[in-house]
Amino acid sequence: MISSIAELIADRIGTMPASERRAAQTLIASYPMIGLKTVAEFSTAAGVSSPTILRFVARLGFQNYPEFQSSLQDELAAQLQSPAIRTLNPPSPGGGTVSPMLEATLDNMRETFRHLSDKQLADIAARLAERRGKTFLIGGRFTDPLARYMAAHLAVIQPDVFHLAGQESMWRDRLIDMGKRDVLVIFDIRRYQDSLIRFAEKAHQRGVQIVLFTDQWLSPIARFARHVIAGRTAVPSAWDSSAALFVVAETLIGAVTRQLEADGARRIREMEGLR
Amino acid sequence: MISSIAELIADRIGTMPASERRAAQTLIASYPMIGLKTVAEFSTAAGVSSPTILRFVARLGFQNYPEFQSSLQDELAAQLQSPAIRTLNPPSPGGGTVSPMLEATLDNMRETFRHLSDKQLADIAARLAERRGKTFLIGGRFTDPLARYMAAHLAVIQPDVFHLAGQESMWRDRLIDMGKRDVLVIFDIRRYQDSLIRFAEKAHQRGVQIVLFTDQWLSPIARFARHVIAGRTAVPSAWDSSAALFVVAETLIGAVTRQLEADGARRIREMEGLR
DNA sequence: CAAAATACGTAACATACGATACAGCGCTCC
DNA sequence: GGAGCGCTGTATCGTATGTTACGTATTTTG
Repeated sequence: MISSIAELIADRIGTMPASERRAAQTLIASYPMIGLKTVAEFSTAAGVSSPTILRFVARLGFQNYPEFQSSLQDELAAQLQSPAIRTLNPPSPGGGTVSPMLEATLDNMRETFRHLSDKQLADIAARLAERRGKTFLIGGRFTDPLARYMAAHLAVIQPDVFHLAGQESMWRDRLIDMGKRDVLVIFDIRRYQDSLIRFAEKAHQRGVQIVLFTDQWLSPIARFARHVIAGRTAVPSAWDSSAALFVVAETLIGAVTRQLEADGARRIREMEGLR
Repeated sequence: MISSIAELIADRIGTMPASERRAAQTLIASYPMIGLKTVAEFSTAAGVSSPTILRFVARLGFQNYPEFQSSLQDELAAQLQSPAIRTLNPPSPGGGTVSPMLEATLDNMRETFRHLSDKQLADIAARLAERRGKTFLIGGRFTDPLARYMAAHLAVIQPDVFHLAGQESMWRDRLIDMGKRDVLVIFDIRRYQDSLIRFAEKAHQRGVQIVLFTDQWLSPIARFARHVIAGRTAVPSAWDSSAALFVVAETLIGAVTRQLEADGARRIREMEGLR
């Protein structure tokens, strides 16, 4: 079974003429970067002419050069998505149903945070910590509990935190209270809910700053969002996983708390007296 | 010090107009693959026009699109050379707030699952999947969202799943409906809530099977519980983390779903028709 | 050793790609 | 409420890129 272009080349390099073999070796030497550049660059790097490069990729079975490049990119994307860490954690012994789930979840988290800079999180935390306006939280069918979780924590450390629950008509009425000083935190992963999108759009029109928690395919709400957090959700299960987003939420909760502590908010000191 | 394009984007995304921000978010979401494709593909993926993409890369400081792509490729090449250091986000320098939190959370999960056998999870899943009785879920002040999350999923794949919300007096009344064929899933971590403990005790007296999600110091409810899941909750934050319990919950949801599928439950087949 | 077949590069070609000019629109600030 | 500015998309343009045709060089084969 040949699953990568590198293997394909290794398989057929024996049957190639000299110049094409040079091309193959050049590609393998700095795999796969040269293949992503132009034919001209590839050809000069290999010291052959451009038609030779094209004949080379044709021999590998590709219709044209762009198709070859797409294939390389797909391979690269797949490689980047499955972190090397997988090899560090010994594969589960019993082949049970548990480990794959855990492994995938851990990977998702690492990936999610890899795409999330400290600065981004700090910005969002700062926005949530500055108490000029109100904070609203809402989620979709399965993600609303995450909104509740976050709301439950934020409400302890600052005033004017509201979780939008119940029927769509309920929250729509709350739009009246929202303005450009306010923040709306939305959780929305596939399949994206129309009602949430509509709501986000209206809030956006009112100038509300939207912080969106979504999956890597980005809810349409990203269009209106000031900040977007794209979490990985794929796991070997019938359901998508919200675990990565959950951890981001917890991280944000912690950051906001620390921020408010640093600001010396009286409320925090009072709260600590209660702990 | 900015060393990657991803950081550069995170740094400047705040100063960008809306459409360019969409471009930035799209790129970050599937970093860096989209950036290696053509302007046209990038623009349609982001839902903006191609000039916007070009303005976006210009704002990042690149003279033209090819230069931007080369830069991405160089970055990618550097990453591929040292797979171990594949850090998109370098460890935060200034005693960052993110990495320790993530690391601790990941550790918590590993630890939690290390103390959790496949058999234990399988038993619980089997108990939840056998639909002889009803399933009730409830949680504490901060963990109730986890109960909701689990309830939202289980309710899709089987009947008679109830999340107990609202005031204490509300659920107490539901005790009447509970019997020895029923299951009660409780989430309770420090500080353990008296109301929950009382409720668990009464349910236990009625013969209800209790599945307890708690922390490693075990809620007093463990005394009445048929199954206890002890998750690690310590993180470098002012709050405890429920992330490990969340992942266990998701794992269980997946296991129950699989179980029901294996049982050939009609409901599951019908559900899949809707997906 | 001759003749044919294959390999390879040069040069011309067509297309698709990135770049630019411009107009419409919404927003902000007097 | 009006003027100005900035943002964004449409349409157009030049060009770099992949592609192809063809002629020369090299190897292979009878």
